[in-house]
Amino acid sequence: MQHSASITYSISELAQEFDITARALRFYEDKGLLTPSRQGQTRVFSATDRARLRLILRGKRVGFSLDEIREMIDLESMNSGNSGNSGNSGSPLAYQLSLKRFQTRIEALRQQREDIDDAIAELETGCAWMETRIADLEPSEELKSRARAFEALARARL
Amino acid sequence: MQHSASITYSISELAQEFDITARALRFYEDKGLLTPSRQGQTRVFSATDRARLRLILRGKRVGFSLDEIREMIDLESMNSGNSGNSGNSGSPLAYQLSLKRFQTRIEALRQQREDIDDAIAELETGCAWMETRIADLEPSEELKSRARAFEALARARL
DNA sequence: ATTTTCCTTGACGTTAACGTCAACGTCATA
DNA sequence: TATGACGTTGACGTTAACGTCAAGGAAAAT
Repeated sequence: MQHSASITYSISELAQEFDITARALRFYEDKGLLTPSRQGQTRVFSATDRARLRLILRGKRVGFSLDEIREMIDLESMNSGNSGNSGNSGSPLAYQLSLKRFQTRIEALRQQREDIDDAIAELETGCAWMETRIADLEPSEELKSRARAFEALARARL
Repeated sequence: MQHSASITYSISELAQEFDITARALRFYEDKGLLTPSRQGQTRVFSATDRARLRLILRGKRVGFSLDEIREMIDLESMNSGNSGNSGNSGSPLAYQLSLKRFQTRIEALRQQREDIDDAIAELETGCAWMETRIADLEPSEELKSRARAFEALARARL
């Protein structure tokens, strides 16, 4: 159904685009976060692999561990996956387990949002204070440029 | 100026309150994040130590490393510190360095906020999906409670 | 007096998430 | 043909942030 000429990426292409190393990509594959196809021995990443990588990196930025990210990805792929059974556990107990974990993580994320707002506020007051310190202690850029202009003039007079 | 009977905390009190281990507190001291006073050999934590610990844990939750947190704390203490000089570097170059770092961190935090919102959204759809799965696969709680009621009735008949 | 309980300082172990290096294949190009 | 550029798989190294003993001091309860 999919015409054969889809966009693909080499490992270093993806690495460069997302500013990570090839080692990291191989590591994510080892951990089951990515499953690129092979052409011979060489990895070939598809557009969906790329999208998944996006998810991974976003997950990392918000503090998820790779194991947690894998769990999320697994459920995502089951979600949008085929309608039938694909050999997974599928037990409602497992769902309830994951559900609990997800819900607590959502709570943690809300808390984290507040913490981030607080941290931003603190860092901003810190920045403001440092700016006043710099302005107090340092001969201002204006003075410096005047000094340079004066030097130039003096050299010209010689 | 401070009346001598201030509130103090033992290491395990603080550990219990913030749900961390005493080892972590000692570790933070080793790293220069906390500087509790001593009574003999035993650590005695003040209210300001407690507040600082709050800052540390909040910093950790938003993804700061302990080194970064120490940098922030150092500047905070210089900020609200004494008016004179306290043997610190105080060079404007150092300030500009830290200022840059703080500003980039603020940018990262804003990005992080967006990422968190996205992650919350995704996790919520994940939860919703799992809830439908559970509802589909599991005999509902309503059925369960009806079964319990029936059992109770049956026992009463005996 | 002795047993708990809480504290201390080392010192080594652990986990996550890669970094780094070695040794090797393979293709395009000079 | 040989010389890079890019890819592969191990295997070991590294850093952060503690965990986990071991060995012992001091105070409080039995």
